[in-house]
Amino acid sequence: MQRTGFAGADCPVARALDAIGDWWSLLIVRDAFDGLRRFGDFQKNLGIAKGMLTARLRKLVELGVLEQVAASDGSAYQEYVLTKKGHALFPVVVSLRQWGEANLFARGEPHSVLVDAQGERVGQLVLPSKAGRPLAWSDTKVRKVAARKR
Amino acid sequence: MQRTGFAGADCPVARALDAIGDWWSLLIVRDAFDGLRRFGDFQKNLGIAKGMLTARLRKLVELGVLEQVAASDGSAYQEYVLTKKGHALFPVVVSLRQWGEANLFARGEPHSVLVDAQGERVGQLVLPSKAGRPLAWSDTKVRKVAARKR
DNA sequence: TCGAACTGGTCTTAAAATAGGACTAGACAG
DNA sequence: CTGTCTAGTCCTATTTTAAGACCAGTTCGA
Repeated sequence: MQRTGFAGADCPVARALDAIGDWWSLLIVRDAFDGLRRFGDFQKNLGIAKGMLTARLRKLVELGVLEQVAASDGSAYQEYVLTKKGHALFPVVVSLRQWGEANLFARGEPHSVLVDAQGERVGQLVLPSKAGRPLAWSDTKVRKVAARKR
Repeated sequence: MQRTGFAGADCPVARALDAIGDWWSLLIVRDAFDGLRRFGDFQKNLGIAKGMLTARLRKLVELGVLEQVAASDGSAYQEYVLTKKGHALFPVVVSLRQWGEANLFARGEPHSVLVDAQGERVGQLVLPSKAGRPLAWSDTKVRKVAARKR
C-alpha cells in the first residue's frame, strides 16, 4: 500500500518527517553538510542504489533543500548543493548526532565528532525561552490549533 | 531487498537514523511527549495500522526509548512511557518542528506551536561552542575517526 | 584523434515493508 | 452473563527498496 503521508498535517513535526523523514534524505543532507556535491560521491559514500539516489535527489531538489548547479571544476557535469532551506536543517542533523553520540555508542567506542573552528568539541543544543533561559521538555507544551482533518 | 542498515556506522547521525529514522518512530515519540501512553491512543491519533504500531512500539521498547509500565488508571492494561533515553530525543523533535514551521507552512497557515510554561513561544535551538558562543554551520566541522568498514 | 574509462543516470527484478482489514483472547461495565 | 473495549495477531494486495545490468554523453591518456 502507499506509504501514509502527512503533508497536510497541522503539526510541523509531521510535515517535516513527511518531507525528509525517509531512510536516505537526511543522510544525503548530512553528506552535503560534509562537503559532498556530486552524484557519484553520494552514491559511493552512502552505498545507496543509484535509482534510489536519483529519486531522493530529485525530491530534495523539488523540496528546495538542494539545488543543482554547474560543477565547480569546470567540467560539463552538475553538482548538488544545499540551499538556504537545506542549511536550515543543520540543527536537525546536529540533534540526531548528539542523541546518537550519547545513546548509541558503547563507552570508549570511536565515532566522528563535531568541532568548532578551533577544533574544540561543541556543546549540547539548547532550547531558550523568549527571555533566553534554557528550557527542558517539562517546561514546555504544545499549543494546538483548532482541529482540522489532521 | 532488506532495507540497508547503519547500526555499525562510525557516524552518530547514521546510527541515530538507523534506530529511529523510519516513518513512524519519531511520530510515536512526538505523541509520547504530548502525553499519549496507550496503544489505542497512538493508533487512533496516528491512523497507523495496528501491526505497524505493534512492531514499532516493540522496537522502541527494545531500544530503550520507551518502556511498558502498568496503566496509571488502575486497569490491568499496560502503558508506554518515555525513558530517559526517550526524553533525550526532545531536541530532535524540536529541531524538526522548528524546521517544519519555518519551511513547510505558507505564511499565515495555522499550525501547532511549542510554548513555555507561561504560554510564550520558545526561541530557536542554539548550538553553543564550549565557551558558550552560538555556532553556525560554517563555524563547525566533523572530525572523523580512522576509517573502518563504514 | 581514438578508444577506454568515468559520470550520471534508466530499467528490470526479487525481496521486504506497508496499509488495511478480518479476527481474537482477555478485561471490563452494566 | 453479555456486549463492548483493548491490545493485539494474522493475512493479503500493493508499494518501496536493493542490487545490478545497461546506456548515452564526457573526459582522459597515448
